[in-house]
Parts: sequence; structure tokens; C-alpha cells
Amino acid sequence: MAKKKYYVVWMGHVPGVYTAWPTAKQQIDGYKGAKYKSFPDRAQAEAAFRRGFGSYLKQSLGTKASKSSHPRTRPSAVPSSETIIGKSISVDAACSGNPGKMEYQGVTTVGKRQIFHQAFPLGTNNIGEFLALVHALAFLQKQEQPDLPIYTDSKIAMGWIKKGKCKTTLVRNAKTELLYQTIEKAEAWLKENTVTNPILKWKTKVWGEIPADFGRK
RNA sequence: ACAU
DNA sequence: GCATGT
Ligand SMILES: [Mg+2]
Ligand SMILES: [Mg+2]
Repeated sequence: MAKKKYYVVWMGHVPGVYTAWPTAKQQIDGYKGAKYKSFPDRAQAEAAFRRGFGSYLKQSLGTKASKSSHPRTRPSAVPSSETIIGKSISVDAACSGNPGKMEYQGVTTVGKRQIFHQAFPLGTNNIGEFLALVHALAFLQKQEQPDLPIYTDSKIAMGWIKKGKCKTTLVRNAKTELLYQTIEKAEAWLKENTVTNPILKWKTKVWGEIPADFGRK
């Protein structure tokens, strides 16, 4: 039989030392950012509880203990990607017809204040999303804001930026020649510059439409 | 299927 | 329902 364990809940509905997992779990379930860990005996548990989570964690991290023995933070509190970073900009593209008349814009994520906007007589949704991202990157570099994140809802455009290449299928002809030259300029920018700003996926299903959305769907 |  | 993309 395994020896009975003790459960410290530093932060939860009712913090304290618990002698059974089900009761400890009650204290952390539904508590955002709960801090807790199990201990092999009562003395260690009570000492850790009295020291407080911060002090205990510091010591634990400075030691060669296995990762799994560090104190826990409830997963639902961790997901940085689950929280909208307000200090950021958001971009989006739209077209009427695809391919069709295309435009893109960048706005402040909070307040939706427009930062840039461009329109083209013919383009695709994905080209627009791609150009919007490069426009945002160049703009933030000029503003010396290399850490400000950029939100996009386009998986495709994120991939093209990573590749440094706009992998469009749009026909290149007289009607698209100017757009293609813009694309080549954008690709050249990516080749000559380092992408420093985090490019983050906007979670439309969770958060609703991206702030830069044109609202025409 | 997923993201537009 | 159509199209752009991985
Ligand atoms: Mg979009
Ligand atoms: Mg949109």
C-alpha cells in the first residue's frame, strides 16, 4: 500500500493542507491560477504551506528536482495563448469575389483604431492576409516596436510568412501584375529583414471576429 | 479535416 | 452556393 499523501493548496477556494486528493481537488477545480502540490508527509506539507507558494517555488526551481515534483499551477491558468493580448495590433483582409476586389487593414486590438489600409482591384483572400501581415511587420519595425504582437486569423498567411513566400495560385497577367509586384516587394522585405514581432493566431471560435474584420460576412 |  | 489555401 502506498503511504497516504498530503496536499498543499496555496491558492484555491479554501487554501490549506488536505489529507485526501478529492477534497484538495475541490479547492482547485474552477479556481483560475490555483497553486498546489502533494507531499509525502504532514511535516513537509505544513512547512511548505507556511512558507507560501512563491518562496517554496523559488527553492524548488533552484534544485535538481524532476519537473513533475515542482508545485503545480492549474492548467487553465497557464494558457497565455488562451488570453487576448491587448497590447497588440490585429490585421485582416477581405475581398468581394475571391479572387476579386481585395483590401486589408491593421487596427489596434483594443479600440479598433485603424493604423493602415490598402485596397487592390484584384486579389485573393490569402494574398490580402499575407500582405497585411508584412505591412504590419514593416510598420512596427519603422516604429521601433519589435516586440508588439500581431494577430491574424489566417493560418495560411502565418505559414507563408514563416516560409517567406506567398504561395498563391492566382494567375499572373496584366490585371494582376501590379499586385504581383507588391507581393514581390513584400517577399523581398521578408528576405532582407528579421521577423521579430510575435505573430499570433486569433482564436475566432473562442473570441469572435478579429478586431480588424471588415464585417461583411 | 482545418483556417479563411 | 462559390473560391483560396495546407
Ligand atoms: Mg481573416
Ligand atoms: Mg474577416
